[in-house]
Amino acid sequence: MSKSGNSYNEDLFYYIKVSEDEDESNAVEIPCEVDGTLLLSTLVAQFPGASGLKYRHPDSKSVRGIRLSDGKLHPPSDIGWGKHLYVCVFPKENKRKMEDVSPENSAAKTKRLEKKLTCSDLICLGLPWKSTEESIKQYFEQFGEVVMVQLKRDKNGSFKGFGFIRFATYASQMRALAQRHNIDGRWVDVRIPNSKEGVVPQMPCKVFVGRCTEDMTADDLRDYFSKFGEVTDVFVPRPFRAFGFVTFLDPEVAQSLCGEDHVIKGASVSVSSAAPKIKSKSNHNWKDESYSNNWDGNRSGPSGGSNNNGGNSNIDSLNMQNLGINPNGGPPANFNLPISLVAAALNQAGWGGFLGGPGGNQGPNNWQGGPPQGGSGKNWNTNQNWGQNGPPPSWNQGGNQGWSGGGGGGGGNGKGGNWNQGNWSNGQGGWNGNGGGSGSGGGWNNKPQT
DNA sequence: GTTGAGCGTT
Repeated sequence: MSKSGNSYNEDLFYYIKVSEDEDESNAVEIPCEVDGTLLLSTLVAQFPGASGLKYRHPDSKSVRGIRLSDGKLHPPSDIGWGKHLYVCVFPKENKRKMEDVSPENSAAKTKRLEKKLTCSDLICLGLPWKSTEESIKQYFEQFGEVVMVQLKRDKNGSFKGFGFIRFATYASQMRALAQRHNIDGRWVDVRIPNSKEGVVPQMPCKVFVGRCTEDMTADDLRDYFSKFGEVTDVFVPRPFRAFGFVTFLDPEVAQSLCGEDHVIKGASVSVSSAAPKIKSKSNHNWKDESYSNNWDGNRSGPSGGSNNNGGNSNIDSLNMQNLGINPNGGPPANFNLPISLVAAALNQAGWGGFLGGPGGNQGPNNWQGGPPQGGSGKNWNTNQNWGQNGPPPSWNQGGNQGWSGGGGGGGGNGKGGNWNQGNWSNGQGGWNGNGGGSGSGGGWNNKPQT
């Protein structure tokens, strides 16, 4: 923290005092930008889930809100921020911090809210035989603090190959659920356990970004929206469709942006819920059609070919897709699942707050083998790379991994089949332009585990 | 001593 002998000079920054509540003892000093504004992302970094600021005016004693535009909080007067204590504003009733969901943090004021985005134990399937509590803990600590590891053993004490872990924070949990795990050469599935009861729908992490211009890339959207919170996925359909999807780690961040307009690359985009607008209802039986046409008929791996879902535009599929589930891409076993299973999937599909539903089928586990071979579009998410992580742990983590968005993966002969070719239709007419691709190379099941 | 879908008290 010494300023001397260091190019970093904290005097260059103006710090303002911010607290989660009006208790000044909880305050944290956070730095403004050189233009005097405070980035919402800076605020969120210290107070996850915060959507704005307010302060109590010393004279009027009333609470005043701080102006927010384009992710920047503006000082209340020409002379700047002054010495006020600024208090975070959280969306709706969620006056809690995302990182505070840990069982260790059980302040009374957050007690009620903990129920909403609380951590759950996670089951880890397919662990290497040689796993130990220590090794598993060590592995998962890359996602955040691990507060519990239990490896299951039989009466004789021999390891059964699975176990349970628990993170200290919901954010850590979501990070771990958001990707696949390779531990000692084995693909390990991490999921919400089926034993968790009570399906409590919460907020989606994904937002719809409308009025995109053609020059807006996924990276542009990521760069821009990252200032509001950690972005876990971005999807921009190609060919150009004038919209995109951005998925945040924190559903509260996602919701806080809904309804807002933002300027990106000089153009105004609109952020809204990724949930579909209910429009027409059709008696069309998509289940039969997609089941037979896509599943039984086409078990090639991702991309590579027929791009399926020829015009399923009824509401059921729209809903499914907007929930992060592609009815055409999912495995047959999931087609007639009750909503509880849909919710279970949503747990791992970018929605927050679902506490695993009952039932057994969460899609294929043990995706043996690595990522799709061939093709250049390995990124299903800018954070995550097929080359390292392989396909997602469950069947569709939000519909937009961009199987083929990056140029078509391999033709594939994997057992995963025709998962998800990014065919979001979002209620504005289906598009399927980014499927296909003419990737070469084999599937992603060519290296069975032992 | 082996094994590889699953769902937790021990």
